[in-house]
Amino acid sequence: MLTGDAREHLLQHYPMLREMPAAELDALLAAAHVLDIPAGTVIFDEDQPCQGFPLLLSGSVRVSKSSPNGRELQLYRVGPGESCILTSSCLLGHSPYHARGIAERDTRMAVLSPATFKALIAGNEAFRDYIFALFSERLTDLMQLVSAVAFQKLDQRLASLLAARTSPISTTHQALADELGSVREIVSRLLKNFAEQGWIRLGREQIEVIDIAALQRYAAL
Amino acid sequence: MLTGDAREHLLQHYPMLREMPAAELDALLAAAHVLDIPAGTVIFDEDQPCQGFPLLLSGSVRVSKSSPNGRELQLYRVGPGESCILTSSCLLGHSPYHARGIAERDTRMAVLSPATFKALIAGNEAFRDYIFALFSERLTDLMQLVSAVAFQKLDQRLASLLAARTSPISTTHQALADELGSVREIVSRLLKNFAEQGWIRLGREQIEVIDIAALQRYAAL
DNA sequence: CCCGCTCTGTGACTTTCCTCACAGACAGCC
DNA sequence: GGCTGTCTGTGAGGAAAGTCACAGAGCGGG
Repeated sequence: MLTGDAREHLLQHYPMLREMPAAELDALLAAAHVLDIPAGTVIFDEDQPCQGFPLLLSGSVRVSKSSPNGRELQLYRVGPGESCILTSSCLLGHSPYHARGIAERDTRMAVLSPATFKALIAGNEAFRDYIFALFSERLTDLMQLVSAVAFQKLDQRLASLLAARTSPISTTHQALADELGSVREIVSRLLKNFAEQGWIRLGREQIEVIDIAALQRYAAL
Repeated sequence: MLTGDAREHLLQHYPMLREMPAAELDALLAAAHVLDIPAGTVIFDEDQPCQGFPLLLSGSVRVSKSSPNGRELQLYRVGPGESCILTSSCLLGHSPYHARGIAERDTRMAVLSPATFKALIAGNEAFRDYIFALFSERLTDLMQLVSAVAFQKLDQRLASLLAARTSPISTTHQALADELGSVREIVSRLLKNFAEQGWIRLGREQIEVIDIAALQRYAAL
């Protein structure tokens, strides 16, 4: 059951729901429930079936693949206003998960039953378009990712990652490595190179971007 | 306008269309048109907008990314009965293509206007489910691909590729390299290794798989 | 039958990335 | 202040993959 704040957040992040008849919206809200998930929780993992459609209200979720030898690679991130499309994929494609989802920060989501979700998709054109657009975006992201992993050097990918964040980036080298699918040592070395070029300044759990343009130029090489 | 053979093929590969009222189906068929595409044709390319939804009737399409230095990597293949989901993605996500599509063999497809497609999605539950399932499958495939490219050695990927085809595989080493995102020399060397292990036998434009089990075992290592 | 084309085999070398191993740096906490 | 745990820097060594260069093999067309 969704009420008060949660209800407001939902309508704010998923404005297309406002277009529904009030009675239907109420029914939907009554059927949904809210989950509060502390940072670091593993929300789902490989080969698990899934049971509902999450609509993110706040926080963010990291979706990643991990290799047998302990390396990890981030596939994408899900923010508020973005239903985790992978879950939709599981339910619609009738297959279990093929990746892991971890709450990066404290996260709140509304969970719809498969039936409710299907009804929404069928009856609400705006919502349906929205979901399709999300699917489409993820597909595009993944294609870009495949191409980056296959064809780009690690330093270029790192550069573009750094350039894409807001400047005092506070993270560990290990976390960056996990995002890129590499290992800590390499990331450390590459960062040192960038620092020697004068593109960034390094500190403990902190990276300050000094010359974004140079990073972008190098990434696009 | 779709008639005769093409109509039969369409209904055969997309059986969910049979469930529509006859009048609607006729309207749909009248609005659609058929494209015959000779093998080797580039059907779409990066950064091109797209105008219609193709439903494959026969043949097959290779969807791939290519790198600035001329290497290539196959993302997936589309067969009869599989609308090219990337195109849907383009139209639904309102973005241009991000990959290249080439007809592997002579290919025939029915093309629907965006409006017709949207109407189908809205009005036909079975068709909608089908499209979602396709999206879902592609998403899963791509996630697997990312993980393979990032974490698996090339010889393992090659082994699983060989194991997945029916035995007298007729192709060139270059084509295999393009599928894997690598280069010809490497593929040649790896194939030679496999041949020395007694897993395959090599001939000009021909690879005979002798020990599938061994290949699969090696791929799964 | 020979010419020219594509396809294949192969050696030598380079680059990129990973692995292992450890040492120093910094923060927080008793 | 000393201890502990996490984070970072770095060197040595190796494996995988890509690059370059070229030779031979097979096939089809004139």
